[in-house]
Amino acid sequence: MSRVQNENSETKPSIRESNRTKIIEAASKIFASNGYTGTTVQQIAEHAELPKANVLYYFKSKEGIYGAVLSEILSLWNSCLDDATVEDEPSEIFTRYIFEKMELSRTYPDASKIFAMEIIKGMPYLSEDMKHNMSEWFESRVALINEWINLGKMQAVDPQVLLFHIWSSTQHYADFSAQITSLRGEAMTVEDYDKASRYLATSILAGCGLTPKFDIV
Amino acid sequence: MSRVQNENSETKPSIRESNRTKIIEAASKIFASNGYTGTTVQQIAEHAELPKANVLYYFKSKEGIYGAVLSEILSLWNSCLDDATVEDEPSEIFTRYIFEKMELSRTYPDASKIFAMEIIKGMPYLSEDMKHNMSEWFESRVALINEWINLGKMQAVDPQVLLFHIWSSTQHYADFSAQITSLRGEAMTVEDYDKASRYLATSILAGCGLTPKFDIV
DNA sequence: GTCTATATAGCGATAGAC
DNA sequence: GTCTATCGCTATATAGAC
Repeated sequence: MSRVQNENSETKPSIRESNRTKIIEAASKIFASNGYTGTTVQQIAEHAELPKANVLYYFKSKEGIYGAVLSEILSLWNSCLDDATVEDEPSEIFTRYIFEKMELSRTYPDASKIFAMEIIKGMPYLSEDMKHNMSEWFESRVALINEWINLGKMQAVDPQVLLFHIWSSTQHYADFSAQITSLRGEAMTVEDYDKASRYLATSILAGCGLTPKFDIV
Repeated sequence: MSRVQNENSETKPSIRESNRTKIIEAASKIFASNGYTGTTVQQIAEHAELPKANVLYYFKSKEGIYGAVLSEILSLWNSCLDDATVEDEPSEIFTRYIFEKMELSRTYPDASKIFAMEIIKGMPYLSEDMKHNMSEWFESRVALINEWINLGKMQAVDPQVLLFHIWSSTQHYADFSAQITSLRGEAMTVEDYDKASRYLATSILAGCGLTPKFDIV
């Protein structure tokens, strides 16, 4: 029976993978509250309950940790819009997409915050590869929306401006949660998120001459 | 003729006031790109064309500079919504407010970015005084919108959610300008801002059962 | 008021014993 | 693989000459 050397999955949540995960989770929380430069490797190590040297053993540099966190974040962002086709109904796709984005804001607020700060600062650490993927995705979705418009399935709105509208209004609930909680006097509940999602879907779809399909979400 | 000592205005754009302004402007630019901890006093001094020690002479500490920048930012944010009353037409007020917010995003993007990062990080440096003022303003505007609703001047939407919607969708053009430019392939022009403002006004007001009044902006 | 020179502290990263 | 000890650097802030 020959020994398989580089077996890279299955039966191996070994210490290596477990520690990597602990570091990424700890780092996400601290990067979100303190920003990149405001975060120290020491803080990450304490939250991950590991010595600082071990953290740098796994990732080699603080920038390496941050890069891993960023790519982890992008992997979260699959949505129903990715695979939508010209055959689909825009009212259904947009309704579902808005609810998905709101659910992401509610479930992974730190991911949204880290990404928001990265963009506000001018995307200094976002790899060319990640930018390229984002651009490709964006262009293809703009093209799809233009097809829907040409088919008369929705009003003629600028697809770019429409996508920015959806992103901004949904991500706001993650990124600005501190302000929202402060102004409301209490944190948003799941029900609050649902009401806000319904309102946003109604308003945004109205801007496209559409009516949301709440029965599918 | 007696000497007046603490004369604090008029005929005095002296070196003192001029240097203070130069420091605040330089600091705003650098805080916006680098964040609070990512900014060094040395960088601020270079952009302001002053020796580092002089910068610290005027403000005493980096945190002092940041505080001054924050309060400068809040002073920019007067709007037509501040003095709106129940007699006004919500369609006019909201249309104008959305255009004002977009104009602020276009004209003072750095101010928006600094404030956004401050909130994302959990408002660590925002004074209790500033928070209090924001809350007072928010509550009174929520009350006003509720009055409009009770008078049948607009549909019954949650006023808090409506205000978050306006803020998020307009501030996005300042805060995420790097992503917007990257995805579009070119920066937003004044005309692009105007088109986006019209679209946002149409969509957001539609969500309230209103039609924008473009002739007044 | 202005600027040079420096005190003090904390950072990321590494070397080397275990 | 793990951890202690430490290097080299850069930051904020100040002391004191001009």
